[in-house]
Amino acid sequence: MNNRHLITILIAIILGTIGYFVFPYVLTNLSHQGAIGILVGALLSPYIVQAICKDANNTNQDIKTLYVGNLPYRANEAAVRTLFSNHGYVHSVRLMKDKQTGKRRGFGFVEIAASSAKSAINALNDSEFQQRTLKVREAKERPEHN
DNA sequence: GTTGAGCGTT
Repeated sequence: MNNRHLITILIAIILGTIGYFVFPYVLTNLSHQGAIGILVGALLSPYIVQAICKDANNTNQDIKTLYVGNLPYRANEAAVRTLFSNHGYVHSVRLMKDKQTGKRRGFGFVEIAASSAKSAINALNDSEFQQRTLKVREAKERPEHN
């Protein structure tokens, strides 16, 4: 995260520097060309950084997926999210349901910050949740859908 | 409206 901000600032400076020299040649009737170049660079840099970091973030997320089993059928996603939020930042919660009936199947997957994944497992595995004993483990590696 | 070991869908 901090690296991302640093990269953003760096690219803003680079784009600003380029704009400082380029804009006077493109727009000769403006008074503060350099400042405009810096401004444009600063405004565009976050989007450029986002595009650059997209691959890195998708392939190397500091997020781990947990398998949660033995869930009560009545439990909804919000309740599970709140439960896991007590032990780390929850990125997403998916409660699996039957394709045909749409009813919950009693298990799901929680994407949580990798730093707090182990502590969440230790705290929530075999713990009571709505009169049921949860099973929390690391999710099995899912074959990638390239 | 029911059930109870398990590892998945945009």
